[in-house]
Amino acid sequence: MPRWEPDAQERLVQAALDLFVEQGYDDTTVAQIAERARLTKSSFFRHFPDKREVLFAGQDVFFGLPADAIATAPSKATPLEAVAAGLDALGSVFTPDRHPFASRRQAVIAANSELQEREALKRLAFSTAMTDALSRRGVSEPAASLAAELGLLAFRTAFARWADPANRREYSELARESLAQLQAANASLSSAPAG
Amino acid sequence: MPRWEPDAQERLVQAALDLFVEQGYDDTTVAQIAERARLTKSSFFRHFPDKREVLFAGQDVFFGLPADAIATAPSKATPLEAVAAGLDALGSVFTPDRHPFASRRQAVIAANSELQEREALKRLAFSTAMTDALSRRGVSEPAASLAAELGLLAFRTAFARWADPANRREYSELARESLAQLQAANASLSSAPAG
DNA sequence: GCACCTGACGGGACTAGGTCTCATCACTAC
DNA sequence: GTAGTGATGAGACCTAGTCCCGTCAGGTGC
Repeated sequence: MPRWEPDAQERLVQAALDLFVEQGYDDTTVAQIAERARLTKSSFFRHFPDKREVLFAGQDVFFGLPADAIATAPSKATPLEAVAAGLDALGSVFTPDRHPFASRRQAVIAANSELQEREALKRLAFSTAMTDALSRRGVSEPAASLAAELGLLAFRTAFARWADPANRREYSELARESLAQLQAANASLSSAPAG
Repeated sequence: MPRWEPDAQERLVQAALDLFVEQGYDDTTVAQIAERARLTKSSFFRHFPDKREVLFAGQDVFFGLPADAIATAPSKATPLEAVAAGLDALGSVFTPDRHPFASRRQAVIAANSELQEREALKRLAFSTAMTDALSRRGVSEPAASLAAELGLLAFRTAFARWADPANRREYSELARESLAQLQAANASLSSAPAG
C-alpha cells in the first residue's frame, strides 16, 4: 500500500479546472484546490510556482516542438514553410481526447484577465522560441520575427477554432487552413480597401 | 496652504521607478513606494489597481491614439497605410523629454518577468484596438488582425530602438523605418533561404 | 458667518498568494 | 537492519490587495 496517491500534479490540475468552472477563478483559493486533490497548500506550490500556472503546466514543453521542427526542416525550405512545419508539430498535442479539457480551460481563461496575462506571456515565449529557431536557420531580422509572428497568429486562430466546444475538425487541418488564409490576406494588405 | 501636496500619482510613479532601479522590483514593497512619495499604502491602491500598474499608468490613453488615427485615415488608404498613420500618432507621446524615463522604465521591465507579463497584456490590448479600428474601416479577417500584428511588431522594434539609452534618433523616424523594413522582409518570406 | 457636503488621504483590520523551515515516514539501496 | 531519499504535512511569516471608517481643508448654500 503506497504512502501517497499517484499523479498528484494531474489531480491538482483537474481539481483546479473543475473549481474554476464551478465557482470562478477569483473565488477559488489554492487551499480549496489542494483539498479537492487531497493535498495541502504546501504541496500545491511544490508543483506549481503560482496559482495561474496550474492551467499552463507543460506548455513550455510542447511549445518547444515547433522550435525543434523549424530547426530540423529541410534547409531549402522557406521561412514560412519552416513555420508551417512547426505548427504541424503541435498536432501530436492537440488530439481529440484533449479537446474537452482544452475547451473548458479556454472558457476559464476567457473570463479572467489575470489568466489572459499569463497566456500572453506564454505566447511571447512561444514566438521568441520560433524566432530563435528561424535565426539559427540563417533567417535574418526582421524576417525571423515576422515569420514567427505570422506563425503565432495562425496558431492562435487555429487553436481558437479547435478549442471551440462545437468544433469537430482536427487541429492540423485548421492550422494549415489558418496559415494559408493568412498568406492570402498578406498579399491583399497593400491593395485598396474593400469598401 | 493646501492640505495635500499636489501630483500624488506622479510622485508615486517617480518614487516607484527610483526604488525599482535602486533595489529591484521584487525587493521593493508598496509601503516603501508610498513612503517615499509621502503617502500611505492605502493611497497607492487608490491611484493604481496593483503594484505592476504603477509602470503602465496612462498606457490605455495613448494606445488609443493609433486606433483613432486608423479610424480617421483617408478611406482610400490601404490597411498598412492606415496602420502607418496609427504608429505616427504616437509621435506626440514619445518625445525626447520622456526618453530618460522610458529608458529606465524599460530596464526595470526587462529585469522582471512579472512586469513583462503585464507588458504583454498591454500589447495585446494595443493590437486588439488596432484590429477593431481596421475592422470598422471594412478590413475583413484575417487581414485586420494581420495588419495590426504587423503594426505592433513595427512598434515594438521602433520603441525598443527609441528607448535604448544610447539612442538619439526620433521616434517617428524609427517607426517609419521599422515598418518599411518589415514590409521589405514580408516580400522575402516566401523566397529561398539566405544560406 | 455658519452649516453642509465633497474628496483625497491616513489608519488598521482582514484575506489570500507565496516563501520558508522543519518534521514525518513509506520506499529503496546496500 | 540501517541509512538515505523524497513527496508530503504543518505552520510561521511576509506582502499584495480589499474594505471600512475616520479626518479635515476647500468649496457651496443660505
